[in-house]
Amino acid sequence: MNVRTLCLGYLSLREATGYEIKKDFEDGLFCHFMEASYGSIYPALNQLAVEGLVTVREEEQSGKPDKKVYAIAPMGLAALTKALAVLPAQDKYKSEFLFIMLLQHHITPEHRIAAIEKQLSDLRSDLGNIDECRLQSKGNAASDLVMGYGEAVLTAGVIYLEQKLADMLAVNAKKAAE
Amino acid sequence: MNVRTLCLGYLSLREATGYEIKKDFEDGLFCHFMEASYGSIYPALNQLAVEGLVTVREEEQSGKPDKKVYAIAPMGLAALTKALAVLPAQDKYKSEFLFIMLLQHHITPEHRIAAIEKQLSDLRSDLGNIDECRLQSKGNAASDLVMGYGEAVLTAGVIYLEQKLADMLAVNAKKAAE
DNA sequence: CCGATATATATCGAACATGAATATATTGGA
DNA sequence: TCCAATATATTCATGTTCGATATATATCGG
Repeated sequence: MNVRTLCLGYLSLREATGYEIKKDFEDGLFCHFMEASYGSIYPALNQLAVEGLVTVREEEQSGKPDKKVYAIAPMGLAALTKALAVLPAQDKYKSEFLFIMLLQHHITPEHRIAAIEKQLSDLRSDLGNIDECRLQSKGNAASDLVMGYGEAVLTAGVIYLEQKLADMLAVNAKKAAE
Repeated sequence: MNVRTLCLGYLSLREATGYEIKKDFEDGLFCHFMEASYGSIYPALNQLAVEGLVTVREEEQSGKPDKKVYAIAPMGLAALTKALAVLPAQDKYKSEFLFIMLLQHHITPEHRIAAIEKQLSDLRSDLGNIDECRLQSKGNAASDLVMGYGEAVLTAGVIYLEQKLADMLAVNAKKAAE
């Protein structure tokens, strides 16, 4: 699944600028399971426009740079439908956090704690984003499933780490008391 | 965190060939949270060798291609330690499955079910890999944390999807009965 | 009220990563 | 017997990220 398809998928929900698409990959409905950089989104949108899968409308704005609003075209919808009609590839998950934890004998105990706290805060921030989406969404089955899945796995991570952190701090306290 | 650092980290645990590193990113301890392709691993190892962060030993094998066994060098250990002494960047998670589910109105109900089953089977396969690692590992705190975290989040995903799937099938059965 | 920072928008290019093809030799299964 | 899989390394086109660049307003702290 490439960025072109991501953009098509996004635009099938609402029309948007490249900037808005990127923002929603950071904060919105997509935040916990998709990412793409400006450097891939803008060229993808340009290409899609050239190929006639999306339409562009340039809007002048006072006080802000002009913007290009993209909307999906019928050919784009067809291409999207085709792209979705495959079994999903396996999820890709890369965690620098788990990498550091696996090699934790190379770092200080304080750093270990700090890394766990950072991870917890990242997980909670994603959970917060999902919560906000919940409030704004009109509760359709599709977004409910996606948000529910995100909540389930993120919450499991939070609970696991809170427990581990408590254990570590208890051990530290005991050592300090001796 | 780039592939060079990943390789250094792996080699700090055991010496290995590029092929073995890739395999372990697929099946082993790292399987549920790291990936890298041959096209990035081999060049990274070459570069690390040139820079003196790892050593290479070429071994002839009967019946198999020769192999190059890489081992971490003191300079490599220092570089690794430095690379680990930062707060971890946020996890990167990309899920084609959730993308398809979010746009599920473009696909058939059968495809929806098939996609969920595929996802469940992928999650269970990762859980199986972790289980095997558990059996083989000598139970140190670091790998326990990493495997425990993986189990927690993967299991949460499985439970959530099993429930959703059951709900869907129940609804279908009801419709069929009418 | 001034300066720094944030927001909103788009582009570019170097560096990095993926995925698939290529090469080769053995073993195991149909 | 022949095909597939395993074990190993390389290459390269294509795709992606990350940071820099550009620009104009709004906002916030001092």
